[in-house]
Amino acid sequence: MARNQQQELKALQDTLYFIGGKWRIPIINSICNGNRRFREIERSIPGITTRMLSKELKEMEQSKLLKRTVYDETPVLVEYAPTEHCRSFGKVIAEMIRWGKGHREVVIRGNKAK
Amino acid sequence: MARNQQQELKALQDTLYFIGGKWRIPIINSICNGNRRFREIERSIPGITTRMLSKELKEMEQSKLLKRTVYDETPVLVEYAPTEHCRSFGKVIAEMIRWGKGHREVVIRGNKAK
DNA sequence: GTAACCAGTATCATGTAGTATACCAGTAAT
DNA sequence: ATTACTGGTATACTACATGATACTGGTTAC
Repeated sequence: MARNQQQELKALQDTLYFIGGKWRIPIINSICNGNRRFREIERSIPGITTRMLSKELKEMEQSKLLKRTVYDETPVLVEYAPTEHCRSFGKVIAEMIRWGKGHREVVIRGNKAK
Repeated sequence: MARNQQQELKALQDTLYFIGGKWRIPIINSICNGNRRFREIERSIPGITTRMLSKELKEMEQSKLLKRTVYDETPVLVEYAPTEHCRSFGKVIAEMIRWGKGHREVVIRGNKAK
């Protein structure tokens, strides 16, 4: 029950760090829903500033979660696309949604179940 | 692809909020590994302060993730135990570990896979 | 020429999560 | 009586994530 527990905790913290910020999930959501361009993503996420979006997109590109492509048309066009790796995060998201729904019931209704 | 998306995002944010802090996961980990008493938990988590532990335990009790029991022996003994609800979080944790491991490979080794 | 779009960057302000440190009341052992 | 344990609280500080706001350089349209 220990040993590679160290390693698992590390992996866990990586994941937590990755989704740590306030905007990560909304951004992933937006891009996975088909938004591709900077202003488009920005408009799809109420409340986000260009500063935060810019910062997050940069980090996400470095983490290989997004692919940034510059098309040298005129005017220049920049496209952000999710990688497979990013899409693979879907399972984690699904589990979190599942748990979050249950959590809401437990906390709000009090615990009837054991 | 929308509709209850609002609701799902909310559930997701609940979960994120729940694991948001720096110490939540280590504390859950510690308690699920059998630690029960305040100082015991505290010693099992390097770097945590009594203040943070106290604060977190309080919140976690309110969220029905922990059961706090005071045994009026002498000296007084306080026990923290995980609820079923807390243990049910294990699946999320497992998914996060799984993803975190893959993430590490993708980021560190560069992306050979598509 | 000026207004409006694109994809951002730069600078400064603020709030809150977390840290550091000390302390309290009670019990027990030496 | 002093040291060390228990389960915590109180106060002060600090750093970092985020927010607000303005600006840049290029293109297109009127």
